[in-house]
Amino acid sequence: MNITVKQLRAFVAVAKTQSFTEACAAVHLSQPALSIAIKNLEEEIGGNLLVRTTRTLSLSPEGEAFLPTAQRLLADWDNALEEVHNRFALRRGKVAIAAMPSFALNQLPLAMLRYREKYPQINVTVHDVLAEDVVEMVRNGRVEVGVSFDPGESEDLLFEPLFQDRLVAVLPVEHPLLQHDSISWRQLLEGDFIALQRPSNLRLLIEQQLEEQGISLAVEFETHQLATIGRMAATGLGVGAVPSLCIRQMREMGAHCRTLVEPEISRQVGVITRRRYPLSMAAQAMVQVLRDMSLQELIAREGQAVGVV
Amino acid sequence: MNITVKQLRAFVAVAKTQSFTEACAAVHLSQPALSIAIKNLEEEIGGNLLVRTTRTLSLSPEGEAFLPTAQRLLADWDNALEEVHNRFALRRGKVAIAAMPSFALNQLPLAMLRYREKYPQINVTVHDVLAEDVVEMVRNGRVEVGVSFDPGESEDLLFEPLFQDRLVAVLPVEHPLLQHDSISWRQLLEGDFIALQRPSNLRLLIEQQLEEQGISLAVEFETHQLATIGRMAATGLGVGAVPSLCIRQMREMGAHCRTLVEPEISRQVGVITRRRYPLSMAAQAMVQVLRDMSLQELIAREGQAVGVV
DNA sequence: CGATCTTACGGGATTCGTAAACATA
DNA sequence: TATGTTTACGAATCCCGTAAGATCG
Repeated sequence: MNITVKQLRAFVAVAKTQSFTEACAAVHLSQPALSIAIKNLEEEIGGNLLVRTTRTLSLSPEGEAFLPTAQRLLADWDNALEEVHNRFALRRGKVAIAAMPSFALNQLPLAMLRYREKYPQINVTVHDVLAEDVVEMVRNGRVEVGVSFDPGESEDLLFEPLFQDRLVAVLPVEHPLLQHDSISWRQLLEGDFIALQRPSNLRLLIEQQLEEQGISLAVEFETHQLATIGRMAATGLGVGAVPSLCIRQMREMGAHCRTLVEPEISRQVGVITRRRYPLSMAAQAMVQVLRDMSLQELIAREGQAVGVV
Repeated sequence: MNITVKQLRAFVAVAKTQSFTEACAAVHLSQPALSIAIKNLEEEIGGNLLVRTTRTLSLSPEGEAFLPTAQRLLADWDNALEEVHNRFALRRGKVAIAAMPSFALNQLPLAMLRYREKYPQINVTVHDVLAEDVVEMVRNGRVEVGVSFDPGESEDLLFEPLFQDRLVAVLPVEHPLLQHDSISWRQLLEGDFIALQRPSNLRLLIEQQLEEQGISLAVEFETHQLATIGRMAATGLGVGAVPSLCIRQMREMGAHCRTLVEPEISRQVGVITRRRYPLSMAAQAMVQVLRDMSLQELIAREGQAVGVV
């Protein structure tokens, strides 16, 4: 039994108009073609759905019973196909993204805005989690897209760099070092240093890089949030070092930033996706929006605006 | 957007087997044909549902989202078409029939039995109503089939005779007239006559026919049910006249019947259907069962068995 | 006789299968 | 290299539209 959608459409059209001739227009068919379509449908179904003389046309009891079913089938059919079509046309769908806190807080909102403007019908879920958790969420499929540090070569992950995130110095207002455009770590560490707590990825990075330069890190305060570093620095408790992503945030809290060198510590931040799992169109569009934002320049500009070169 | 059922079946088959090659069997297609079917589907839908290299095959996120929908569409499709197909094959469906009480009580049960044996899956609704109401129920479409007296020429009804229903005399056991094989109305009316009440169609028929013969009808008792006539006659209250349909019923109540002549009063009993409204297959089958029962002979035999020739 | 559905038939598009090319593990 | 998918192409099928035929009111 091989019935086609066209045949069903033909039947419904004829049933609704009560006329072959009128139904022709609805199905874009000549009347003989329509006649044959109905005939074939009836043959495959095993009986007459329509009772027709040359002058009258009516539904058989079976046709009467089948009409609502046929209409439902066609409606379902069209809805389902439009749904999947819309998904491809980015007029519908959903995407989940995970981003590390510094990015989620500072750059992501703008990205979300751009995305929403472009694809208003797509539902976006944002997960603001620690950098390591971003990687994990991508790996196990909880999100399609992650923004975090380069997780390194991996069998099941892809990394596409978006920008280089340097560490910058955070200083209280009127701190003498603010007179310089750039500050060395040695200079910075003359003040009381406010660091992230130990399990932090960033903290480990700093310690490692400084050690290579033979600089020892004396930590005065420890916190587990970058925002706290800003707050503490702003109140004059000491100095710190944060990702350049956070420059604006620091400024808003009343702490100022400066370029930090000797050594220049930086990490690649980029998009993490699963290898061998194709991205949904919605996710691809999300990645494209992130690319198009030219984050490297954006962050540089933000830095310059507050005195970081 | 013109997507075919075949294409959807192809997609589901490939998605389930995770292989073009294996899916070929399921859709009875060569592998290149299947490949093209999928390709066309994807083109019309506007994106890739399957992500394929020569060695691996997986669903795109959109394909993943669409697969359950596609499966549901196909299941609905097949169910609906099998349903209507079954209806034509008399493996499903329903039919409503109305019959006048004398027929409903006496012959219809056997007809129903035959019908059920032949078409066990078809749901039958029986309406046991007055002869005139049978006609009305057919006319307004409440039932497809009616069994009643000939309603006469009618614009919107068809009548197909099943048998001739004669009036027979009903007498108490040991009534002297029982010695005769047939009784005339004049003889019968020498006893106290038990008649149906006035609005009855049958009562009118009797009065009219007797009047033509110059016989006046003196009624001693009136009732509105044929069964009551039998009961009253059985208890010796008087004599009556009932349709031959009821012979067996009368006998069961203890009254005996005899052929009634001078005049011989009879009416055609048959199947009433709506003109210009095709019968459902289930209803056609019902009419056929009624025809096949050879009711004329059946009733004659029943009559002979209890002494009515 | 006129309106409407059905049948007949030729042309065109679609779709199929075989065979060859292509791509990945 | 071997397996599995896609492309190429000739052939068959299916489907459509025009024209003629049939039927009912």
